[in-house]
Amino acid sequence: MGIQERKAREKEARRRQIQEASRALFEDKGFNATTMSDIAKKVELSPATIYLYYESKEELFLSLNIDSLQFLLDQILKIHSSNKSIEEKMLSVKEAMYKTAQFDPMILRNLFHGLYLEKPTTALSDPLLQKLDQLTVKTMTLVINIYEEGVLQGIFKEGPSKVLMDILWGGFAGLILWSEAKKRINDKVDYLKSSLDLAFELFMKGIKKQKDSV
Amino acid sequence: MGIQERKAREKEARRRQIQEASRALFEDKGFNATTMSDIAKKVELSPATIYLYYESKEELFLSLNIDSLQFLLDQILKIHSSNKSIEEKMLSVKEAMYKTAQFDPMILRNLFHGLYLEKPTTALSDPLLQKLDQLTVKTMTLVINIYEEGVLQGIFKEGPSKVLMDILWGGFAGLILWSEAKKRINDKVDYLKSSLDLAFELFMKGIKKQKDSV
Amino acid sequence: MGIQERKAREKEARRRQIQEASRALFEDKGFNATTMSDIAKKVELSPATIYLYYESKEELFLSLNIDSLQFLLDQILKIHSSNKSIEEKMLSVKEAMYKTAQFDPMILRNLFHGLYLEKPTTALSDPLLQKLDQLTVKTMTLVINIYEEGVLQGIFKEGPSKVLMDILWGGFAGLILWSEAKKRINDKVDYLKSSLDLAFELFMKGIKKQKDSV
Amino acid sequence: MGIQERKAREKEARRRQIQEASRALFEDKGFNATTMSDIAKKVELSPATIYLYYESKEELFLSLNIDSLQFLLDQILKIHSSNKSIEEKMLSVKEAMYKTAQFDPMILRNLFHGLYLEKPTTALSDPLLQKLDQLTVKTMTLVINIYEEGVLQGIFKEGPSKVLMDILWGGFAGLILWSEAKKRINDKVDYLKSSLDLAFELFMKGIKKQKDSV
DNA sequence: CATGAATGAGGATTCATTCAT
DNA sequence: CATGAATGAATCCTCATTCAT
Repeated sequence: MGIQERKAREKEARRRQIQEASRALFEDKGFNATTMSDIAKKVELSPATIYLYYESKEELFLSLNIDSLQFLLDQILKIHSSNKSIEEKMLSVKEAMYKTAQFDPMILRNLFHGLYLEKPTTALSDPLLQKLDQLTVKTMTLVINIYEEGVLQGIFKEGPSKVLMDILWGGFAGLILWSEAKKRINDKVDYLKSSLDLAFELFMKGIKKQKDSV
Repeated sequence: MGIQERKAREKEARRRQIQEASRALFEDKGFNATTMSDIAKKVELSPATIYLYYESKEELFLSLNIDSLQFLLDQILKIHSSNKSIEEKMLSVKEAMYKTAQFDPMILRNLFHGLYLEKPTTALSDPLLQKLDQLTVKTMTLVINIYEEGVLQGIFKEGPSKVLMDILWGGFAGLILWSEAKKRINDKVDYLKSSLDLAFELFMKGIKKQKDSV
Repeated sequence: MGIQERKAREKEARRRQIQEASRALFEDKGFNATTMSDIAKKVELSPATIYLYYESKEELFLSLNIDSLQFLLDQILKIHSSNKSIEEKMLSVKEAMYKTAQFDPMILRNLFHGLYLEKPTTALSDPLLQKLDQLTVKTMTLVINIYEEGVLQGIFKEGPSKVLMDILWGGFAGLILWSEAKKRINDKVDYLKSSLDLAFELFMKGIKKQKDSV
Repeated sequence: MGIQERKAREKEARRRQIQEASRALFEDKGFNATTMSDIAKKVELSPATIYLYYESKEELFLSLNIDSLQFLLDQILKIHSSNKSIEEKMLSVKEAMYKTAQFDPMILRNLFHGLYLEKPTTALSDPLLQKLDQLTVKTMTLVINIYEEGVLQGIFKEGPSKVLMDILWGGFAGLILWSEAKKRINDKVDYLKSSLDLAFELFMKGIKKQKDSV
């Protein structure tokens, strides 16, 4: 039994090695410019070996993104079921998004570009893409939940919760993307944190009931 | 001279045909999945002929994006030099962004994914990429200007104008991307307009001086 | 117009070159062991170029076989419509089969092995395989015709014409295959001609009405 | 010793399992399209295990064919040493060929295609191929013997016995192949038995001394 | 101006086979 | 005896791009 365990652990370790190597490469050169051979070289395995762990280059890529999305979902889940106040929860959601972007700067780029938008046809058929969609939906649903709870508690104004969450999600995603893009254009300073915080502030001010203004 | 003119006009027309065809294809299948041969077939030219008008597939692609960005810049320029009120100007900026996204739904996806982010190495060397950057910077500068004018006029709160504009630009871009992505996941309903409007409202409320709250 | 003609001729010539080179290689090493690269090297073209003339390795291979079968059909057609006597026609059919085997020693091997027998599933869908079948059927029908004419003329005994033609066709094919196989096993002597002639004699004796025995 | 015996029996049993599984697969998909992994899956063993029983895919394949050929040879041996009449012996030879084709429909296809004809270079070196050749030659020699006995007994006309046996062997093989091929082209009806019988009749009539015609 | 023809340079994937355990 | 894991070596095919005509 010890042996089996160790084997399983080792296998898992290999998977992780491959993931990390490929994540770095995809990150650096993009999906298309990264070859299986590149990845193999980086993990010091043969290309064929990678196919023992992933069915195809695409599956490998998708699994990476699913991981990242899961990483986000896990945080949101924890936040959702915590006994923090609604405002704290919202704050934590923001932090979770930020952490996810740090963890995998590629994720949003991929989500928006390659996965959500580039292949609408095959989209529905691929089980991994479906999984990705599920994760996205699940995550958003939780956030919407938090917001609606806030409304019930009289903290937030009533409003079109879905649209508001689209703004939160889409807007934040855009900020992250843009902050990355800016690194290339302008300079190497990372405005992300501050712009995210400010945006969050604006957003919260916008949705909160203004007791004082009454 | 008449002949030269005609020739030039014809050449320009061909260019436009190629652009339109390729825009549709890139839109549909993405950059990588679209082959020069596809494009050629669509314009009913030979692949070789396209190279008389564009140096490479990449140049063709970039030119498309530059066009779209120029389309936006033109609007922003007009808005900037108009004698509208600041608030109207901001509103027009939002509309301009929306119109640009309608004109070329690919643009933001590309800007963020393929151009800004995918190849940081060659980025600086390519004159077309530089042009793209210039357009981006010019556009943003104008919007920042408008905002700062608003501050001077006492309409907007003082604030980190650049970061605010990043929020405007990045956030809006994200909304647009996300609205496209959602089309694939959820349904075919296009929430873009409404979410953009609401986001804009929140944003404006956030940056405006609240005379009334005093 | 002269130019177009020449171009067409040249293109046709290239096709033929590719065919001949690949025929030799397939002949020598078999379908699987022959790589597109081998063929390309032999014609002194790049592998990619071959794909300008043939969609795939398989198509190239099939076209070769279709050619050979057509070569046989053409002869049978001529024989069928000639004004030879029935007996002479049968004799010519035999010669035609022999000539075809000389022209393309691979043909029967392929017909029986790779094409008729190896892929029954995809068989019906592939237009080229359909063509191959059509050619086979057409050829056999003509031969059956000749036989039945012989029956009408009182030269041949009445009999199950289809089965008899299966014997002629299948049996001859087997002889040809076997003669090739023997070359490898025994020696390099080619018994084909004589065994074919003898088999034909036996066959004819078997199907002819024996006037003298009455 | 009992243990050793059991082990040997078990080993033999495994071999047979592997043979049966691979025979079915080769039959179905052909040599090249069948992977060792396919075979392994079917026997519920690991690919590596198969290599404990067979040195290579090719050896496995060859052993299959040797088996079938041995199956035929065994029958011919029995016939040869029986005390049937010559004519009955010939009839039995035909039946034996038919039974062999039923037992392993692949055999002739393989003999002619893959083994006899596809790799003339390595052919002579491989001991298994030599074995295959030996079996073929032995089988044919026996049949030739039977024929020559018939000549001695005044039953058959004198004639080139080798060529005649080539006709018998090659012709019958062709019929079998062709009957399989026809299944794919025309319909599912199996004409083999009847065409084989008729061909045999023609053949026998051709080689027998015609007492009655005197 | 237009193009048919040609190609170099990959790149993902497969598979028979090996070997440490 | 059995095997999970690993791989070297291939191979088909694609596509942006060039150039003589």
